[in-house]
Amino acid sequence: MGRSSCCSREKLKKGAWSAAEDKVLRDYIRVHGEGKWGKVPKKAGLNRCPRSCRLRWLNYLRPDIKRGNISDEEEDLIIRLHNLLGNRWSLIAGRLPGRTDNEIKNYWNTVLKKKLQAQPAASTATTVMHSDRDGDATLKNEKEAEASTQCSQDGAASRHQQSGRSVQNVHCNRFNSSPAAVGDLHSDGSSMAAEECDLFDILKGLDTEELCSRYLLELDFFQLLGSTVPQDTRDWCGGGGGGGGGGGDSYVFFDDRLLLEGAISDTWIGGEHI
DNA sequence: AACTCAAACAACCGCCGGTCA
DNA sequence: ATGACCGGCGGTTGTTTGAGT
Repeated sequence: MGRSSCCSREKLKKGAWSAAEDKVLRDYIRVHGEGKWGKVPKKAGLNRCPRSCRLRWLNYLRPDIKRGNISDEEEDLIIRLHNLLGNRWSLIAGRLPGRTDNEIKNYWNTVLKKKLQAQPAASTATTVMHSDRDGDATLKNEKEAEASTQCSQDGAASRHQQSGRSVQNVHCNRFNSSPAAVGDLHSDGSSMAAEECDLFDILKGLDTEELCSRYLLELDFFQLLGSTVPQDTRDWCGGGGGGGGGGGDSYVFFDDRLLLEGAISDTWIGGEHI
């Protein structure tokens, strides 16, 4: 824990990679394959720390990486996945072939966050939900943005609390910019229904086993929700607490209806789970 | 042409969980 | 059982680039 940076520790080179370094690393991995990053710098003859090599490869040199111009479809998907998963960039990136978590994270922080904040409808919807909780009905956009930032920071902090990290993430997204953002994708005012469809589409495409096991079951999702979720729903989700997917056509039942339903929301958001 | 400023991107940092000696 | 190491994740920072004046 708290180890110092390997680069500074060993006086290794930091900063931008040169074309020559890239070539060395690319050649080395072509021959030896990925992994064993600890040995890569030495064996390849690079004056870089292993983590730097790994990052460079994963975010830049990998042959399957698609660079630049994020399409509208990709952007749309990022927004919806972010709404669903929160700042789980690696997972979001997993749904976007050729995109890295770093790229998506950057894109979100520099482009999408501002876009979503700039949309008044999003702010309104979000503010309403916020004010219900905070008792501050005059929440302004700026404040909300701040809260959103704070929230993601909290989400990060919660990562370090062994339990409930994903709860925090999901919670944050539900009550900040993202839900309204999804709504904005369907400007006909029936964002809820549209959102349900969108989320469902996404969920159908997701690796539900991974999603279940990594987020829902890991959280003991249904324990969190308590007895408010009917047994057939639990079954539909592939066992709900039964230990790790495996159910062939099962869908993850992670629907806004669940979360917005009063009793469940209370259970979900209630202090004991956060 | 020179300067400023914001956006975009690359890279680093701190931390965690898993693995292995 | 334990401590060191490794791989991975998400947040943040630093640098580069491009538009505007």
